[in-house]
Amino acid sequence: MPKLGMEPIRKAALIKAAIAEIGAAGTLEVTVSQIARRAGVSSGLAHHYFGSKDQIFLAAMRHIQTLFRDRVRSELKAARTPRERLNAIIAASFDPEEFAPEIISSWLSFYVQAQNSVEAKRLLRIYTRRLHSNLVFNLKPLTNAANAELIAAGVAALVDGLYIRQALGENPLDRFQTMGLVWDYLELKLGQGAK
Amino acid sequence: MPKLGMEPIRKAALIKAAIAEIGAAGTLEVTVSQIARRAGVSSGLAHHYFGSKDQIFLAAMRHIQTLFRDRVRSELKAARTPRERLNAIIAASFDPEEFAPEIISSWLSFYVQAQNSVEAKRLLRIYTRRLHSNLVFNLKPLTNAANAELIAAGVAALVDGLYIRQALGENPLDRFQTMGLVWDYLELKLGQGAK
Amino acid sequence: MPKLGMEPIRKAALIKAAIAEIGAAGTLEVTVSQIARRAGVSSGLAHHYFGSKDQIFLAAMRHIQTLFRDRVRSELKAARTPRERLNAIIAASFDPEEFAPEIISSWLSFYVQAQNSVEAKRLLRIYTRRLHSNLVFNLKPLTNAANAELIAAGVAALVDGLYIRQALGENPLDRFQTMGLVWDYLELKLGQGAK
Amino acid sequence: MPKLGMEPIRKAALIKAAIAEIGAAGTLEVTVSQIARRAGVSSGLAHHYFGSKDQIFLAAMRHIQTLFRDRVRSELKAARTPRERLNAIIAASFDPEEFAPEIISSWLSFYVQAQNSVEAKRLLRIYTRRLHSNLVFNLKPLTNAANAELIAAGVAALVDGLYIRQALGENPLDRFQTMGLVWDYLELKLGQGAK
DNA sequence: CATGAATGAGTTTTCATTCAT
DNA sequence: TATGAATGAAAACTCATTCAT
Repeated sequence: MPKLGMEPIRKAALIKAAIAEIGAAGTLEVTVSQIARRAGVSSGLAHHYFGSKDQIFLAAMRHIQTLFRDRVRSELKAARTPRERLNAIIAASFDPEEFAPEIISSWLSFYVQAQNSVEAKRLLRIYTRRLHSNLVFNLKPLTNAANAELIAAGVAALVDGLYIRQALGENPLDRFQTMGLVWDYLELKLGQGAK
Repeated sequence: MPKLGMEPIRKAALIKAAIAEIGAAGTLEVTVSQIARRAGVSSGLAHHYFGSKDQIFLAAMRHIQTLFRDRVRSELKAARTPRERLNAIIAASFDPEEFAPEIISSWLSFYVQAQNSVEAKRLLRIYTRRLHSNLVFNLKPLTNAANAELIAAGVAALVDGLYIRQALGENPLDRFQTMGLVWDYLELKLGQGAK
Repeated sequence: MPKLGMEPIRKAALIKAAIAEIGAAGTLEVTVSQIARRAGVSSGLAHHYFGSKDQIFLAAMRHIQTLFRDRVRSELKAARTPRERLNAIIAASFDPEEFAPEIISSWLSFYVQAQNSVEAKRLLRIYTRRLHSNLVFNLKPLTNAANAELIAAGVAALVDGLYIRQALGENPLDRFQTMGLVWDYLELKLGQGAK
Repeated sequence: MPKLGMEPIRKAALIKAAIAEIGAAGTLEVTVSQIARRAGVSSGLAHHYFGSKDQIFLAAMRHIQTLFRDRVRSELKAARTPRERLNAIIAASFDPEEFAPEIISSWLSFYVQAQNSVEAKRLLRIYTRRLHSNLVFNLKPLTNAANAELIAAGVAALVDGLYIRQALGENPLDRFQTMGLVWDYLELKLGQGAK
């Protein structure tokens, strides 16, 4: 049992536990004690390392976004054309680990959190902006600028909507069909207004 | 000043106040006292009429769904063809009163609530099912059955996704553009797989 | 058991209990629960009526100052000359109820509190300013202005110092001797620089 | 880098840090961690050397009293007559280092502490007794015994009162005027009842 | 000697809920 | 019908203290 350098280990465990608890509860209404217990530490330690419950949530949010960003990057590695890159971005959203119930639930909860916390709103905005510009950048070679903006908005909304449905257990489609729905939208829109 | 027959009046006021509070907070984390205060009554009375906080939320949820259902019905009155009816359903979702910040925020909050409360989940399911069958029913004359299901799923997801973006203040489109995005999706899909 | 208009009754009881607890402990390190228990109510109620622990303390401080001010006024009623008024002010400080252990202890605690709380500092300043101007006002007819300021400062310091000694149980003098010490100082100073 | 003989160094650093923290906070409500951090060590070490928080406070109190005692001794060196010695004792109280905000604040805090801790009370009593007998001893050659007791009580109260005013930032006098106030009191009393 | 990890008890605070009137 | 009084359980947060290394 090492006694030094525990901080990053504990922090990681607490963040993971927070996501798991939030995912399981489907809400941010989880207690620090629950999170700490799941992480195998006392609630005092959670406060010791994070300072407050909000900070735990923000760290979890950052973590989830980092996971997503890394996934996007990894998917983008093999992509060569704009179309491939667009598909890669969408694929990242529906990767099994990303589309897992607890992660989806967490995303949704953080969306709600963003309405109350300035920092959460900031984080979420960074994410939405990055996603948007990423989409637009790869759409522009394939259609005109105005259209690129619209398609990006449509894709993003579609993904969010499908996430919600999934979180609610109201998505009749499986993972591939879900992903297919978005790809199909993209194809249709690009087919329509192609350069 | 008759004291009889106050129940429906008080209940309505409390429901309205609950939606307003939830909408303003962007969360279900509002207190019964806040709701009661906004309704101009004591918190005791809120419990007297509803029994518990959860019941207030469920009543508010039912109310919002009723408002939406009525709006759909009203929009459908003038519609004669399946296409008109589909457009009417979408139009109902983006009616100014439906697309108002507090209503959108409430919808989102209730989506979250559905993850915890069986009754909330049941209510939400009724709504999603009705919307889905309504869409499918009007899509079937225009495309094949499998496609109708997919399009209905797409439209529903798109609407939900656009609601979220709107709730977050991250929707770059105005109300008409937002609605147009959905109509456009529908047109494209129907143009593609038309009977 | 009346159910209406309890607020002032409860507030008064809580303030009294707070002073008693602080006096008994000799510290502000008393818990809200202790105060509430002594007042015969739940800690929740204390917060309900005061909002926070700090507010309870501030209310207690205000109460103690009000008691003192009233006592000064009452003592001043019978005073006709400046000298009588000066004696009256001093007498108020050493009235048996004012010089009671719990009241003295509370004064001392609030002096400490003033170092942390802006509002407490403000309250204390009001009190010290009022006392000072009260003294100076009655000293001016008896000596020159500069001297009046000095004597007022001396009297105030002497009173505070004697309070501390009393709080610590280190005052070898009884109440009358204590009061006499201050009167004596006053007489000496006035005899010295009399107009 | 010898590890032996660290104890006195660490203890001294911790005591100094404790006084600084208490002085800055104006309260004993400082954490062991704060003190340790200011001393540049871990909170564990503070406990290692002192055993408990209370012991740290007591040590700090002793230190402050030792500083004062040394200062009195040093001032007394040059004093030849009782009157000079009395002036020297007073001068020690208002030496710039003794009259520094953090030291004054600490004194006041320890006065409060004495109401709770038996040991603190004992320490404080030793100090007050010594000061008292020191004053009385030098007063007796100049006045009668009973008067000497009274004057000693008056001087001590005056000094304490002026300290409080200073701690609260409510002392309108500068250091010399403050000291002058006490000297003046002494002169007056001695002039009055001189042998 | 020294650290930082870790705990758990204690405190403030919030709030749904109950109840006497 | 309606209120506001009152509670008590639960939650966040703090911190002295202990301990393995």
